[in-house]
Amino acid sequence: MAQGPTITTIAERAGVSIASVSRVLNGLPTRQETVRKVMAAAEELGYVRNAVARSLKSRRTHQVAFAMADVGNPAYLAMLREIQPVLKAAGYRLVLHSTGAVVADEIDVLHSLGERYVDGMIMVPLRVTEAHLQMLGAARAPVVVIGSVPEGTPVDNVRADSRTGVRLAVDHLHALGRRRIALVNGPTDTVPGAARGAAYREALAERGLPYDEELVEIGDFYRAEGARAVAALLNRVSDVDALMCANDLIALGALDVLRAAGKRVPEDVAVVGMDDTDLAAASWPSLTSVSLGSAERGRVAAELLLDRLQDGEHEPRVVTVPPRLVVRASTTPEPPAVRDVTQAAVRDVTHAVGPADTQSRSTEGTEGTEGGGTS
Amino acid sequence: MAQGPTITTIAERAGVSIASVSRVLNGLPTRQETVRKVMAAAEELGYVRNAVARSLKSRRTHQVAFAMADVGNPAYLAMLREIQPVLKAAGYRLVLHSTGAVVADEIDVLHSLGERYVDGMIMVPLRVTEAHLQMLGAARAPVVVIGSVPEGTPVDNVRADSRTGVRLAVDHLHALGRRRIALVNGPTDTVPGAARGAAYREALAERGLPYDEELVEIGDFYRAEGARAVAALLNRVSDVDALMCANDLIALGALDVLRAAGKRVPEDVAVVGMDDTDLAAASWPSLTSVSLGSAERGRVAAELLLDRLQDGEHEPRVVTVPPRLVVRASTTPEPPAVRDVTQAAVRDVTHAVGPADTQSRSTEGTEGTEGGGTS
DNA sequence: CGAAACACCGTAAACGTTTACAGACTCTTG
DNA sequence: CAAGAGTCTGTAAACGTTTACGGTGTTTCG
Repeated sequence: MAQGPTITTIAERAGVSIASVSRVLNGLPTRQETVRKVMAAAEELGYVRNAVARSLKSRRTHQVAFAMADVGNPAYLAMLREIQPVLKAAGYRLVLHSTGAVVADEIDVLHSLGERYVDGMIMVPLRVTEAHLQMLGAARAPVVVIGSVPEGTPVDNVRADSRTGVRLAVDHLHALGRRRIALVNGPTDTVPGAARGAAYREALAERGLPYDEELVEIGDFYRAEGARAVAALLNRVSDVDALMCANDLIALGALDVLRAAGKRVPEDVAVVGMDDTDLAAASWPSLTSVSLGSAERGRVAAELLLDRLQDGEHEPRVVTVPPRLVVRASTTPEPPAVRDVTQAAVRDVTHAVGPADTQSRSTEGTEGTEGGGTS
Repeated sequence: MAQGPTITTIAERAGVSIASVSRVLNGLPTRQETVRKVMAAAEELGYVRNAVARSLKSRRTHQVAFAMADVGNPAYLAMLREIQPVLKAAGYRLVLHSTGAVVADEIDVLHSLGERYVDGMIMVPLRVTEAHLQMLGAARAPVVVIGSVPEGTPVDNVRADSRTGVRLAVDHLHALGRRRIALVNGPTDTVPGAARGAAYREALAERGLPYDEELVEIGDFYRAEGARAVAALLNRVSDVDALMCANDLIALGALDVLRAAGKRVPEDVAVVGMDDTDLAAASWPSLTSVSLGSAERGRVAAELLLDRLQDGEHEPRVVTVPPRLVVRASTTPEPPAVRDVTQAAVRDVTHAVGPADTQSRSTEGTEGTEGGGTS
């Protein structure tokens, strides 16, 4: 409460100048006797450096911002979980911006960089508009963008590869003998929706499967919407043997409907989700899912930013993180028999989980996308 | 990049003093002509206020810290999701501290309040030690603690009520006719573990059920551990008809084992989880779970802190958030028949879900506990 | 013994704001 | 027209640091 002690207070108490106090506190060469006096005074007074004054003078805040649409989104959360420790280890605090679905808010956040309350920023834009590019060009501090940004944009860039991701899934299903592979997508006017739709067509073509419009259903990236979409799909075509879902929630909705319709998963219909969220491991049957490497993208972004903060003037870097297919029960049949219940139970827990009261820290992967589009 | 413009730059450009510039920018009464000139200059130069200098002078950072053990933990995440918008609406930025399982780090974070880089802090301590209480007493900025703190501690305090929570669950199971209700707990040397163990005994007593040591199994708060514990339990006693699990992950492990053992849920064994995480709605069967109101505790904490930041000198407040039982399929039989698949599929999606690529923002409830104990 | 070299320390300026105070100007009024 | 009131603006100090610079005192060496 009481006005905390400053270096002036210490200087008086120790009978030295504020310059000496500062030098001692910063470990600059000083006579032993002075060091002792200053340390003693600081100790007694319970002195703590004022970060604000320090930042003003040094032009370094030791803070970094992470801006995304919604902390509740597992993809962003996965990034955050990786970003946080990297920054912390480097002595940076993390300022969180959850902008919501409003694109204008992202521009605001970029603009606020001018306030210089952070040394740099990691941003996951919902969409990359003209305004974004303009602000990125004029940004007053280094920015790392997670999600693709056009060549030549003067920022470090970490990308996912949903194209390859979808291909991994389709190849997997194809290898399992599935030939009527449907796509349950989200809105195609979102970045991930569009990318996944296109990738699906390509992947089919590569495998020599025909593209059948009947097999594509558009819903939204929610469980209930996914369920509706799958119900509609099943009413229309009866011989579907695999569902490629554009995210895990849609896939959960698909499982709901398939179960209700009496179809066995994966025997009758195989299901693949996308983003490899915690939900994928929790569902029954557990969900095969494509990880677009959110966690790793977060880590890489943090590292790129730290590099940039140290060095500053190298060329912008672009890193693409490869996707990964995590195979679980929704595409491969259960192991024949169950010997030991304990063993069986633990079987498909692919994720390590953390401290009390809940799970935490899945070591790798989850959702991922360039953007996040909201209808 | 280039050294951004300051009020001095503007003053020169507009031909006025820096005091006038400051006045204009802060909307203090000024001649119209001056306002025009300053605004024009600011506009042309793309001026943005320097938050650091501003904070130094005004002694307000407009930043608030949220400190907890692990962002990946759904309980903390639920809090964060509520805290963030409340603070944002009030014009505060959010600084995130994920301390990890190390108690000493929490003390460090409290100590760092002295650096004055935030105006206040919301903390969810893992445990409340003597050191905590001491630091809280001497804190240089207002702190709101989520999790019980002794009477007389000079901070605002938001509490959960896991006792009542467990009672709700036991009453529910009892009402369903279950009489052999087992407890699958986490380590009893953690705050939640201890609280839940005690509450279980009490709740049984209230219902006139005997406390049977055979029915209590201790594991850890993870899925695999939960599975092991339940397997051990089933090997020991055969007539269990309900499992009260100390968190949702344990409950998921329980479902795994019960399925493998050929027991039907809920017909043979009913299962209740705790914390009401997103996983509860995602599992199959969906999981009845006790919400300790993490989301609401977060919101309340944020509001208490804002009050404190405005007013400052009122008495510490204590708020207890009531638990809530969210009933799903793991305790109540499925509805008899499925008419409309769509309908059926959407049936137990109790949580609203958010934008693209994943779920988000469950409107209410999730885990909760006073602490978080890690083994 | 005087000067040069050196170690240590204090004075003061700077970082970019906000704000108390007083000066300058305009306007009103007797 | 002089004086007083009122309006606007500029000067300067302050917030709590860091750091360039120069001063003092001690040591070293010719």
